[in-house]
Amino acid sequence: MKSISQEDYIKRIYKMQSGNKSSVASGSLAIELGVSKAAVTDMTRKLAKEGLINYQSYKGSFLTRKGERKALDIIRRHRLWELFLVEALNLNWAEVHDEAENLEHYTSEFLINRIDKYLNFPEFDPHGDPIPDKNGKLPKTRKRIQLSKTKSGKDFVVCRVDDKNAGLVDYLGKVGIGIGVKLKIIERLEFDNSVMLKIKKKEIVLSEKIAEKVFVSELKDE
Amino acid sequence: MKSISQEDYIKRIYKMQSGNKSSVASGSLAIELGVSKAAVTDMTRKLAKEGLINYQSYKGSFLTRKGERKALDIIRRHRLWELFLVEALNLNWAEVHDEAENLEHYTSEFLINRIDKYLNFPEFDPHGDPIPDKNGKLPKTRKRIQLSKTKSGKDFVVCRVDDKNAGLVDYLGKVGIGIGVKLKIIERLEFDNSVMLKIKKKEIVLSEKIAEKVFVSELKDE
DNA sequence: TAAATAAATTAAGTATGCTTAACTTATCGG
DNA sequence: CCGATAAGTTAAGCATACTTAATTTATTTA
Repeated sequence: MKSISQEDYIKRIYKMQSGNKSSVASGSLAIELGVSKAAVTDMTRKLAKEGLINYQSYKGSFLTRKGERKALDIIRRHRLWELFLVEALNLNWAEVHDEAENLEHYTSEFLINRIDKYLNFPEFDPHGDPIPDKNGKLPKTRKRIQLSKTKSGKDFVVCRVDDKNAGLVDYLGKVGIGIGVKLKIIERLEFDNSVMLKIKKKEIVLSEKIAEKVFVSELKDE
Repeated sequence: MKSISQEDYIKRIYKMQSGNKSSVASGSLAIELGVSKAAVTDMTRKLAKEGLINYQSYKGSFLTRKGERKALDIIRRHRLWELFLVEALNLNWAEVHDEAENLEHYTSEFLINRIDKYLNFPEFDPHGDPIPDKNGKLPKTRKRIQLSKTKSGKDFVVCRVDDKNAGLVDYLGKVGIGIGVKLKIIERLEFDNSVMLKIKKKEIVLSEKIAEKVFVSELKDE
């Protein structure tokens, strides 16, 4: 019996884990999911019984390999749906998250694989978040640093945009910044910590607040 | 609070009504939905309380205007999703029904309108079933007769394919038959009641069994 | 180290949407 | 018009996924 709630728990645990690697406290899970702690106790016991998480009273939970596999599957659905809605229907990135949040639970293996194929098996979405493949494998990623912490004169590639709340991806798109775009740091302005950079001969200044949200990896010519 | 079960009941009642216009018996609803009669009694009472159906003990149910509006909305979602999956992802008609059955419940007004726009506001799906518009209005339809009951020599347009179980639409597509296609009846063969017809200079024979499933309306040159 | 406090669990209860079994209505045939 | 039968309803119960309130466990700090 498939359960949407279970999928939401699993996904949340995965995301909270991958932050600091340790086990996830029931209390913070409750807050993230917007339910009571009692509900979490209930559900974590069920998930443990199904072998999706390890859970001990008063100790918190973390995913088993089986649970992680499941989490990756849900994330795959989510990111492919997002990308598909943007590509096929021209929705904005800001509009797409909530739709995917629903659709991800009701998409057959068959359908999501067709969407994957339509998109030509993408490895990253426009936030730079990796998309697990149909076997739950994540693409390799390089070391990433915030644009606000780069050194002048070096070349970088944009590889992630942290866009939890706003429609930042849509905004950056307008100034020419997207995943895979190459850029050179000209300088960091002492005054307000903003960053001046060059993209295809064009010079752009980004505020510190935005530069913090853009992650890049160093471009070494091989 | 939105309920998927409720939506399924409403949709089913709509479809059973539109057949013979009268009220729908609890027993047959139960069979169609694959639940117990007791479950139907329960749910119909709830639907009545919400003003979606008229229901009296031992008398059956029929939709109120509010319920009908809701039914049309769900059918709209279903048919647009089907069409979209076929058009955008190249799925076959046989593959598409079950997916739409899930997705229809989890699609925002916003998204379904974008899908509608993508498809250029279609009035009929490839079965010839009408697609309600965003105000719940159905497109006008002409009188339809089965291809197996047409008279020789006359011209017709295909306007519906009854394809409850199989992938008939996909099959007919291969021989050149689809919604809106014009054809002339050459003759009905006494032998097996098959129908010989002409589509764009090409002659085709359809078995009685298939001809029964294809609905056409007479083509009068105006 | 023991008391205070924070975190988690248990207990009891709710709503939804089902089930089966027993009972009630309605209707149809003789 | 009355009894058999079919159709529908009631009653009790189950699973899921929650809630609040009371209680227990763990941790911190004085």
